[in-house]
Amino acid sequence: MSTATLDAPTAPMRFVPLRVASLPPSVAPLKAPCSSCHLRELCLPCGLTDLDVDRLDGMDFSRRRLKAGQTLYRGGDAFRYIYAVRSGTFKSSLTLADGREQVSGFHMAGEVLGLDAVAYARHASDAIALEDSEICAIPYALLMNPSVDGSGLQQALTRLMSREIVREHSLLMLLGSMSAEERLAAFLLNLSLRLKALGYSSSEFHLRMSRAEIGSYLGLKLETVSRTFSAFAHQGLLEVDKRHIRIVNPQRLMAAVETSRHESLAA
Amino acid sequence: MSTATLDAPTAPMRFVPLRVASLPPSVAPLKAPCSSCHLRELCLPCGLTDLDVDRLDGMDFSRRRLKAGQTLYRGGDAFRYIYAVRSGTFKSSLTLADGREQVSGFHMAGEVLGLDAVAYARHASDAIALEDSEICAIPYALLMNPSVDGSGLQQALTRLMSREIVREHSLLMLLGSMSAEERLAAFLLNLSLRLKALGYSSSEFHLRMSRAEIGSYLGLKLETVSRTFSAFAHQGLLEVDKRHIRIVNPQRLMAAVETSRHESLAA
DNA sequence: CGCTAAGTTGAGAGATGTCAAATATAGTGG
DNA sequence: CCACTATATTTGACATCTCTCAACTTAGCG
Repeated sequence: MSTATLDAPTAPMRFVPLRVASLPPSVAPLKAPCSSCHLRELCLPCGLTDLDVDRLDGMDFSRRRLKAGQTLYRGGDAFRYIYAVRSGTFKSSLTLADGREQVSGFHMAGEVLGLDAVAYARHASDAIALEDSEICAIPYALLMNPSVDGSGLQQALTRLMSREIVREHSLLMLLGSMSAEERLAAFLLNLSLRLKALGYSSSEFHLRMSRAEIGSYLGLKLETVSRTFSAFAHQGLLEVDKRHIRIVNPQRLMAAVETSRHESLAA
Repeated sequence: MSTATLDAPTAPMRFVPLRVASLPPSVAPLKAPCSSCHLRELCLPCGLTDLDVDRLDGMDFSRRRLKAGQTLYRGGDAFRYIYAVRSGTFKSSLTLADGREQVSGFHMAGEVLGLDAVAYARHASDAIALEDSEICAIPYALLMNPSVDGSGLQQALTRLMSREIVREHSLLMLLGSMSAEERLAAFLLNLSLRLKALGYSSSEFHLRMSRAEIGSYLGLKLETVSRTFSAFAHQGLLEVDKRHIRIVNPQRLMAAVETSRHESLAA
């Protein structure tokens, strides 16, 4: 119940991975040239030579639109594509046999999903759209094709994966040794930074995920997340109106990341 | 104090990454042909064609011995090598500015360290030997060399990295939503499995790490780890004598991984 | 206009952390 | 070889943080 309800409008309940044949929802094989994409500095093409970007262009990805709540892939699905988020937001999550869910990441425009599937040729997590979104589906076989050997593509992919490892490192740190306040502060600052990189306000934004999803990501219960939001609001660090967040005092929010357990009062 | 003391005999105290010029301790550039290594089925060569293994042999890695407590690399160190453990055990860990340490993995023979460094050309964690150990240092530049393009080497590396991501996934799950008993049970079963793969007993073994290190890895305090060991012993799941562990009832230890929070008694 | 889902808040429970003491073990120096 | 010191581990008593359960509010929707 508790986890399944997160799958919102369209996604069916399920605990056993479905073996869907291939691309499920609205398949729209539009051409999506990386060279002219506004995300090219952030996404997979980042750091590639023009030549390699041309090579990417030649691969002719299909785009796909997903509505809020729709599933991009599930743990256990056969691995064909890695996905680059063009717009919108996704969560990726792991599910234990007893139904407990752990959100392992939130993904915004320019970020790449599905790298955990390379190891065993099956997706190792679920990816679900948190709002109406659009992705590029990049056939992994094309990236690994002998014809692109010698290009920087495989190295770029390797770097992306390493970055993913580093990203998970900080999540480990967070889950392993930080208090609720530290976790939420770190989460908000990280969001803020990524939104800024996309050209949005870093101080005021709309959360795409529920308290329960934030809680799952941070290893907390939704009530604790809610209380911690309220605490930050009372301390004057944030203004919180449901999913609308304004960071009033970024300095002290940063201080909260490595402080809250030690000094109870500051202000 | 608490973290620095773990650095044991030889490693100096430090909180700021040292910029050591290059290979520090005992450098012994012996040839270490992968083709004849007893770990070739587990280590980097796993899944490679004979041809690719030959290519690896041609790279002529250096080996290095480290004594217990010695550092293989530190976060911030320039990235030159990835390391394959030949014998012994390592821990890798992250350190927060305030000194809090998070152990992010324990690594045994056949496992590869340092993949988190690819992203930014600097190591993102520390790696420290927990006992006298031996590693192969594989120059990353050689793996990425144009001359090996088209071989399966880069793909093997990509698979290794993806596997690392998947490994960290389960650690996230563990840290985010499991109880102390579930964490320790999962940890012991994982160790047991890996030791078995190396040809050792899966039911009786010697822990190479302290209670504090286990605790850091599992997001628990050392006292909690100790108490949980005792609890398992009283329940008849384990026999525990300091670092000597015997798994008496593997079935119930497995059951403990997804059970302990729900059913308090089972006997 | 009720209904459902999301969020907030309170009260109390429970798990893990903190502090402290006792024991054991290993390494060190005399 | 032994005393001495530092480190590791275990255990108890207590504190505290987060969870659990529950009520209430609000917003969106049929």
